[in-house]
Amino acid sequence: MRKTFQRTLITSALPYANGPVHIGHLAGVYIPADIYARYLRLKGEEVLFIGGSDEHGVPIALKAKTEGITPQEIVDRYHYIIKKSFEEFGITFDIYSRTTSAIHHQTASGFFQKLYEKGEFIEKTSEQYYDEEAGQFLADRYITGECPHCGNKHAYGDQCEVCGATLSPLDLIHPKSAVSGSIPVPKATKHWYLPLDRHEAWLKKWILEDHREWKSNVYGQCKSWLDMGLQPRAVSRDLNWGIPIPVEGGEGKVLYVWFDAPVGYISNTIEHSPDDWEKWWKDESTRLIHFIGKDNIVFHCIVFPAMLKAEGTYILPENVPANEFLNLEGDKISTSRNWAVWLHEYLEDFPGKQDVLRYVLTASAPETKDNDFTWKDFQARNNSELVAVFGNFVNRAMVLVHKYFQGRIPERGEPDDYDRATLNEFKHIKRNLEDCLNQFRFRDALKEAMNLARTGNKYLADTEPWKSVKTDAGRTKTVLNIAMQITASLAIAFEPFLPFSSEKLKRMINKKDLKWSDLGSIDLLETGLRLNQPDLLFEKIEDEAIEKQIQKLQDARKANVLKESQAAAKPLKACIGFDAFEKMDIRTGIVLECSKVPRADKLLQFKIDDGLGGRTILSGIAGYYAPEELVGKQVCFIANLEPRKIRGIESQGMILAAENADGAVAVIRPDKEVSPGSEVK
RNA sequence: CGCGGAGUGGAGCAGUUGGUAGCUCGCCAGGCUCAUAACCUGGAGGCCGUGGGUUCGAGUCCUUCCUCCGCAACCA
Repeated sequence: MRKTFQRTLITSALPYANGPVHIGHLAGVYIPADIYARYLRLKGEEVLFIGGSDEHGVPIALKAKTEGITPQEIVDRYHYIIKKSFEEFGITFDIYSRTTSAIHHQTASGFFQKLYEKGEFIEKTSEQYYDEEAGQFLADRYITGECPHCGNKHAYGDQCEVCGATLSPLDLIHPKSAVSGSIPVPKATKHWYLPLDRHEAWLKKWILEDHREWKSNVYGQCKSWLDMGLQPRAVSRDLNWGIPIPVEGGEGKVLYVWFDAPVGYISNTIEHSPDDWEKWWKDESTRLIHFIGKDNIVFHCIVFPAMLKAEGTYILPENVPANEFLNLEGDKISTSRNWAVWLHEYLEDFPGKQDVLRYVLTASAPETKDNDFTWKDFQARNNSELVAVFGNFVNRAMVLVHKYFQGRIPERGEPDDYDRATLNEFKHIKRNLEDCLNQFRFRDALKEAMNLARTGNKYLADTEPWKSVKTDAGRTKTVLNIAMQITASLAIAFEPFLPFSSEKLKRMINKKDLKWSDLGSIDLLETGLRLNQPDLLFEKIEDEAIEKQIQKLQDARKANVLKESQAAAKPLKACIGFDAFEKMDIRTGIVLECSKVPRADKLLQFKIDDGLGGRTILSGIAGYYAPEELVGKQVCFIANLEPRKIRGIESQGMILAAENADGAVAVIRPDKEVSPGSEVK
């Protein structure tokens, strides 16, 4: 049943070039992909490992605008930083290119054209908001206005975050462009859609029946999408930064990034092997594997395969091992809040310690659920696993050989039962290691590799060559010969995970070419082979270095708070007359009851004593106040605001609260106790 | 009820088709001294988020509710 493959094409999600890469990217995508690529190469398989920067899309266009430079300058800046970081971390891409390349433009454009000619798209004309001042159509997210359901003034074009309603930009009352601040006007625009619904039947069979082995997070998400029924998705956007739509009526429009970016995998393959790229994409004996993060699952499992199938000549992915997310010290990693460990900064602070980070990120990779990276854990894993177990075993074996046999591999006599049991253990671990790697379980695979080193330590402890050297030279030779064979095997086993250390270890034992199939062999180092001087593979990381990193994060947090407190206050609204102010009836009241509104994340329902018999008010502050926190407290509210139903409950007024720049809310309360119903002027 | 993932000793994770709860780190005790105070052995520590159900038997299957994360809605 299992297909046999002749070669493997590995892709890793294209990082978005609006910032550098951080440990989350590395742990989620690039390290697993690199481990897999290295493993297959070590086994002598034909592998191509593709990467590149994703450089189009609205956020980059906007960032360029705010910085007053061209989008190209933005992506140039980050593309080279990202590329360099990957190189320094030993991510062995066969090619790392970019979506602004000429080849990619041609390829993506041609891909669109082919689907267009085959009639794989449908066209729809719709009204969309156009910003006349900025001269562009607006993405849903870049329009704000008043929510027609709850009256929230800052609803987005796609959703109101206060009442949770799903919106279309045209629903918004008083829409405003987030780009220029002007009032957008509806304008007809034509777009092309990929009718995913047409592909539903085969996708269902292909994923739900033929790929039950996919990871549960991947399978589950696909199943949910397929069960809901697929909808056509727009493949074009009204934007001036991207790949122009190459067909009639496409002026001023570009490919939507999700159509553009995955084709980048193909373009980069073409750039790498212009003559025989097709064998990687169009030959059934190629196994295609996409390494991605969990946010990208539907694109890689449903949308991109639908594109490939629609085109007609491409193979489909064999597996999509998606990882969950990595947090940092308990908080979500965030580029904008500078809550991240940036790769280029890590390398400055820990020069030469790429493997330590590779180890830690693999050992606590978010394979099945979100995980947390902490500097304490980083230190502990380095000191008590890499140094104490792996590094120490290698060092003691090397030192013993130097001490007793002048650095030459001693002759091995007949192994005894215990020797054989240890070597047997090696065969066993090798098998486990391969099973884990084949199933993309890199965390477990690494643990198995560490078990090899543990076995080595135990072997030395049990055979005690420092004792036998006084009584039985032959036995000591055999033991240290075997210990060194184990050391050589470690160099192989760790190569996919810790390539720099493996390289160093191979120099120490004077062996260049070791293949995966050699793992577990006891004839890797021939008798008499001269070893080089031992050099520590890993060194302890002291508390000061860790505290410096923690301090750095705390500083980032402080800087954020400072930035928020110094955030420019919003510009004033237009002047109003005193009569307009007088129309508002603001009162005080005492909170009698307060409860969460069921099935609404942010809403609290208040019962207020307003001195007039009481009233119910809903307020979207559940994220900042526990219901019981405000009971018995005085609040201020607008008493004559038109009542409005929210989630089926009528809200009779609005509780006044100050909103901080970071979105945090503080309820306004009278400084001294006043009687309920007092007017606020 | 929009959808998906996760909740297991102090921390991080395994737990395959239901059959005695495991691993690494940390902690405690002992051993060893070749080794980066590293290594080896033993030990303590868990009603597997919550309530209910199916079963001779549930961490595992069904179900209630709670918590965290993601998708839908640029980001691994």
